[in-house]
Amino acid sequence: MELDARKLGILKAIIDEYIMSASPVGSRAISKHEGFNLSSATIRNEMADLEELGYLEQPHTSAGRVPSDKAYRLYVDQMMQKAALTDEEIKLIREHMTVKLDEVESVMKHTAQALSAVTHYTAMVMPPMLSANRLRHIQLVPLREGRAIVVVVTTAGFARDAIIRVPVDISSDELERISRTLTERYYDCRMDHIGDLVAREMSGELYKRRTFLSSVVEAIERKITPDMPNVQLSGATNMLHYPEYSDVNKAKTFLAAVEGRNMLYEMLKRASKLEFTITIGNENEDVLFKNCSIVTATYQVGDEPLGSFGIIGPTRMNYGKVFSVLEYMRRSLSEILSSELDDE
Amino acid sequence: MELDARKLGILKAIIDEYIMSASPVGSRAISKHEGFNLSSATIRNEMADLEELGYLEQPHTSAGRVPSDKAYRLYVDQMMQKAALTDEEIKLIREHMTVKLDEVESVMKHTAQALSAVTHYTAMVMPPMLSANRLRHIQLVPLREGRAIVVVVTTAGFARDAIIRVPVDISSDELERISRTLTERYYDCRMDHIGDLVAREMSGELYKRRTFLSSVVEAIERKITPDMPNVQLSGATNMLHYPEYSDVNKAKTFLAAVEGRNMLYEMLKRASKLEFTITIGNENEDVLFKNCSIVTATYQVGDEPLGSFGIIGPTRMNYGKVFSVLEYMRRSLSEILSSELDDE
DNA sequence: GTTAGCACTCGCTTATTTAGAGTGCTAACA
DNA sequence: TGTTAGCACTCTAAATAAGCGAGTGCTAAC
Repeated sequence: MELDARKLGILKAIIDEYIMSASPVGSRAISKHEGFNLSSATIRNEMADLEELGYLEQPHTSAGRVPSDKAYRLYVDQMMQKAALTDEEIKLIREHMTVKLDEVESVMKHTAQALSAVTHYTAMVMPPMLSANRLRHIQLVPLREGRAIVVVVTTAGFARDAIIRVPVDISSDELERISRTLTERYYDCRMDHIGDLVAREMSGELYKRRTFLSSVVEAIERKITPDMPNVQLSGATNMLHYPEYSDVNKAKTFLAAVEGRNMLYEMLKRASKLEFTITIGNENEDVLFKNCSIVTATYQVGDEPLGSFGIIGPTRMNYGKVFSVLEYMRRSLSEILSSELDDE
Repeated sequence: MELDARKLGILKAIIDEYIMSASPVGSRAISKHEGFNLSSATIRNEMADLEELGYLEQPHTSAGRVPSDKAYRLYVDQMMQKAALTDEEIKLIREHMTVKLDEVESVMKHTAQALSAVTHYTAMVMPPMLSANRLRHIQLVPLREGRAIVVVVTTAGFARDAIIRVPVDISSDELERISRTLTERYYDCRMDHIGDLVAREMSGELYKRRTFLSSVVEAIERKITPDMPNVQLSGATNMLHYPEYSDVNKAKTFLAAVEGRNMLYEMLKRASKLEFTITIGNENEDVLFKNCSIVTATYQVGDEPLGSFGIIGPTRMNYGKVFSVLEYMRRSLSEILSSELDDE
């Protein structure tokens, strides 16, 4: 059986209604809905059809209908209207984002806060991945006795550093020369390939200092390049407002799942291959998120996608609004990162 | 009326029992308690006295008694027995703490995780405060065009850096000279005083570069010295296991209070003046923690207290165990920081 | 194809009952 | 004077029952 226009309309009305109210939608409510001039009996027939087709479910005989994951999928793909942000919402986001944002971590944190404040769901933001970035500059700087700092700047403008040991017989001039050689040779290499390359191509002056170099490489590989799974989370407790989590045990399970952030990090990392993703209920691999929907977006500096961020909420989520918010934040975050980093 | 030995004993028994069971303790339970050879009627009389003195409370007429904050205070001050860590507990902590801990932030995080895992309460750890540290080394290093990195090392061994703009007419030699002058002149100054001092004493070569210097100082004041209110939190959801939080609303309030970590940061900062603190129920300034107890300890490198960490739990907390755990972690954390930092 | 009508289902709320734990008080006892 | 047995009383929490009301599916008429 095909979904004709009327069935689609009814389904959309049911989903919209359920997203608002969180309680099963009855035929009467829909028949009164503006636009339809149908009696509740007719609606009931249509609803029975929709249930048979797998778009609706009935918690129990004498209750209304609840949309299935399949219905949400259809909704998101075909029927959802993006809900433009209201002035208040934009103002709210601005309030969060216009504080001094001089560190990347602070940007991530405020982004998460803005997202959760404006959507009332749980927000997560992963920090920029350096691994896909390319090298712009390496600098080795002597510090106190036997120690140096290695500073690496990437094409997206991120600087990171690590402190390493240095053999006492290396002069600061030599460090300077080594820095220059490394920078020249590996300019524009992907950060996560530098280790291999250096190991393979060591020659000339570099070869003499291979022990030292390998510790530089190790520092780059272990402390500078690694993407940190430090997902910024905000508004986890927002979920407790929703009837879906009025049971303490459900709340506990959700919060525990979210607290172990590694899983979120993995999700965001996977999601950062696509500009946007929407994953609904059972589409989530993780059992703990089978009643949740997760919407993500990526941010970037220039063309380079750097990471992603998103929203977790009940499957009964205001997809239209969430999507618009993510779209807005995606632009906003990319801009902030570009300008901030440039300015630093 | 004084608290004689018997009353003390009974009170202790009640508290111990209540900490275990979370439900009001009746006279019968205590009369059966080993050590007392008293009938429940006698205990009842004593309990009535204890209630009159403000050590016990009765949720309602036909329930047992519950210890008051005053009782816990007495318990903590005079009757509590430290509960030595079991082998399993030590093992559990070790498991958390023996992963690679090459960044301070990672140490904080794992400490929090270990604490919450072993106590089953909510753990919080504040990062080291640099402000009370003293300067050991300042180094300005040219990077790409018009940018330099300023690296600061403190006596406790922490290194931090920030990227700043540099006038194009400053040579790397001059940067080196300025670094040396600054280091010599402000060696062993408190980090949070450097700004003022530099501003006041600018002379000689420094005076010529006062605009540049003020941007260095600004970077130190804004990006390097400021103690970041990044409290590491772990096990917030542990609280949901306790009957105190079986009501979703109470859970919500608690979790929301904890999620806004600034408050925790302020508490920890205040607490870092004392080696240990225990704050019980109403002793907490914040209304949201009136049914919680908070136990904190400081960690240090050398003699310098660097920050503190602690546990939040219901007032009905296993104080003896928590105290021992904090004592253990305090040593352990201080050691790790000393050796790690030295090694970096 | 649509709709009015009707019997039926079933979860939710409210009332009522019951069981049990614990108390305070009194009177007797050592 | 301190301790204890006994007993009536209180109050909660769990169990049971009753009634309401929203919603359904089906049938028959339009």
